[in-house]
Order: sequence, then C-alpha cells, then structure tokens
Amino acid sequence: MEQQTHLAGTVRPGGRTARVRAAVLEATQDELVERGFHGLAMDQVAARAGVGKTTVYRRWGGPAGLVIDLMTELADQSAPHADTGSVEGDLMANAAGVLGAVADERLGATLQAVIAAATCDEQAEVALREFYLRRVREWAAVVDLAVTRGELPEGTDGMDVVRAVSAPIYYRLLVTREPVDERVAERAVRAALAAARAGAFVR
Amino acid sequence: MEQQTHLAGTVRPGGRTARVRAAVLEATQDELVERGFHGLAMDQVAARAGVGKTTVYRRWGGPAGLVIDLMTELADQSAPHADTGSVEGDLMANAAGVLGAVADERLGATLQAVIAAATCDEQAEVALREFYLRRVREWAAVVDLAVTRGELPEGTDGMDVVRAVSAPIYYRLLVTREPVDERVAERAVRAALAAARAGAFVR
DNA sequence: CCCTTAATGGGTCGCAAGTTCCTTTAAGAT
DNA sequence: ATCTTAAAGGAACTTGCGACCCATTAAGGG
Repeated sequence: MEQQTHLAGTVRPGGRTARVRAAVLEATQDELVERGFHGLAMDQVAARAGVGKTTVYRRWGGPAGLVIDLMTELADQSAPHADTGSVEGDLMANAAGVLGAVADERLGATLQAVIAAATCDEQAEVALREFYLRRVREWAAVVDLAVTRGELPEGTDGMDVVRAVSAPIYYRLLVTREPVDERVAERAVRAALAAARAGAFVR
Repeated sequence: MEQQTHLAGTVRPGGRTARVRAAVLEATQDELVERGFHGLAMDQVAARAGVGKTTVYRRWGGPAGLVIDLMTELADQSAPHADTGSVEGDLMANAAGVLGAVADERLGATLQAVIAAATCDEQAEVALREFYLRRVREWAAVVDLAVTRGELPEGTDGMDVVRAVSAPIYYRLLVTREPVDERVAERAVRAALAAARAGAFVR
C-alpha cells in the first residue's frame, strides 16, 4: 500500500479546490473579526464557508493552519517600500502603512491572530518571524538610501531604524493596550529619526 | 433564600484558603512555563496543586482568572524606579529590569500569559493595561527628574520615553520573535535618550 | 473546646470540539 | 466523451473541558 506523500489540494489545485480555499480563508477572516483567534472554531469556519468541516480539518489541520495560510496571502500582497525622496517621508509612509494595517478591521484581526497563533504553534511562529523579517528588510532599504544621500550617519543599521518605527505601535497595541493613532505613529517616526541622526543605530 | 453576595475565599481567607491559593498560583506558574497560556488547563493546575478542580473553577473561573491573580501578585512585588543620578543610568536600570523579567523563566512565562489572556478576556485586558500604566508612570519620574536636572528638554513626556525603552524589547519578543539580549536593551536606551535629547518627546 | 457554616473535594453529567469512516463529486489526463 | 482517483461531504463516534450536586473538612467566633 502506497503511503500518502502529498498534502490534500496539491495535485488538483484548480476548480473546486481553489474555490474551497478562497471561501474558507474568507470565512476565517470574518470569524477572526467577530471572535478573534481564541474563538476561531473550525466548525464555524466550515459552516460559514459552506464547506464540510472534514475538509477544513484535513487541509488546514487546526486554527493555526488557517491563520498561517492567511498570512502567506498577506505576504504576497504586501507593498514594496516607499521612495519619497527623504527618509522622513519614507518612514512616515511606513508608519502610516503599519497603522493602516493595524487599524483595518480585517487586516488588523488577521495580524493579531497570527501573533496569537505564534505563541502556541511552532509553524506559526516561524511564519511570523519570516514575514516580519522580510518586511523589515524590505523597508530598511529606505535607510540605506538615506545614508548614501548623506541624511543619516554612515553605518546606520536600517533594520533597527525600521523596527524602532513599528515597535511603539505594536507595544501599545499588544502590551499596554493604549489607543494607537496618527500621533503615536508620527512620534515614533520623529523619535527613530532623531535617534538615527544622533548615531544611536550605528552598528 | 439569601443570594450569595461574596466570592469564595473572602470570608475565611486564613489557613487552608490561603494555602490553597498559594499552591494553585504556584502550580499555575509551573504549567505556564511548561505549556504556555494556550495549554493552561484547570484540570492540570488543580492536580499539580493537589487541590480539587471544583475549587479552582469556583475561585478563579478560568485560565484568565488564574493569570490575572498571578499578575496582581506581580504588581505588588514590582520595585520602585531607580535613582542612579543620571537618566542614562536610570533608563538602563529600567531596561535591565524589563529584560530580566522577560528572560526569567517563570516571570517571562507569566507576563506572556497575561498578554495572551488580554487578547481574549476583558478583565485580563483591563488588568494588563492598568499594570503597565502604573509601571510606566512610576518610571516616568526618572525623566521628570532629568528635566529638572537639565539633562533633558523642558516638556519632555516621561511616559513616552519609558515606553520607547520597553517597546523594542516587547516588539522583538512578541512580533518579530527575534532573540532579545542586552544589546537590544542597551540600544533601546541609547535611541530613546538620543530622541529625548533632540526633543522628539516634547509634548 | 464546641458550634456554625465557609470552603473544599470527589464524582457524575452534558455539550461541543475534533476524529474517523465511508460515500459522493468533479479535476484533469487520455 | 470517458475514466481514474483526488478531493469534498455527511454523519456517527470519541474525547475532554467545564458545570453541577452533595458529602466532607476545617476557619473563626463564642
């Protein structure tokens, strides 16, 4: 007897399989908005997607699997870094993007779900780390450009500057649970920029 | 028939009741270290504490209740802000404290558990917000002192400076899931301080 | 030291999440 | 168009968390 060496959905990915996936991911986001990751039930997702729950269990395994798949979708859609001509403009664009994502109902719920999933699922943790690593690396380029332009000191660690912009936003969102608005984003950019200019992020 | 107007454990808090609470909170921390918040089962906690599971359900209601109680304990033990004579020293002490807490097996597991609980429990969210608000406010004093000493510009928002120190640490811990070490803490302090000196945190 | 009753503890029960088995449908190759 | 079988769907079954009931123990007041 031949052992099953492939995952469901990989051999005949077209037609119904694709439609099922789209419906399930759609339903997952809806559920995340309404109930959050802790309340994400495979049952509910299947029912809302109009799909058998067996299928959802077989293809995604559990809530974490759903959320990981959702994030790979996000990763594909994520925009490249800005290029406004000044670091300030670029970092503001970055902060605005983060703020927008976090504030958006569906996107925000999805991001928070992945973060929650990463605390209890190995694969989700890896996926999350790689997602943000990619994202931070992508935007670090605006700092490197600024260095060549002479706006920031030689040797400035671009990734750390980008992290410094996002950190206060996520810190308030997840830890102190204070409201996050444009003022926070703007101040994060100003602080990161001032620190970078002073050479606090030089390797 | 008289309705029960008090919570279990409030009328006879001495003796056994106190011993049960200590044993349960102890067991909860052990479980958090081994399984994390998502794997915190009332059953297991009761068994490890050598206590009936009915008691645990009655007094704490659920995993979130356990974790909230654990945090109130933490709040009582939390140390007052440092006073080394310089903002740099004080903020470094703060960063070291955060790093130490996060790195410590039991403390770190507890903190992460509360953060996780806050994403799915209203009371845990309130408790978490108040805990950090108190903590940040306490340490903001070192910035106010620095302003009076002339180390930092007039009008500097002390709470935002303190947040800026913690933010990168928690950001790495929860979001990007990168390792957190002294280098990260030190750089966070340097960046926050440079930004503060440049007036980025002036209200 | 005794008495009242707060608080604990063991056992049982129900429900909902998750698993398994088998049938039905429709991709994709010929 | 036809055929093979990947993939989905339906339903019964299992499991384990959380709730409830009632007996037992020991605080704390007299």
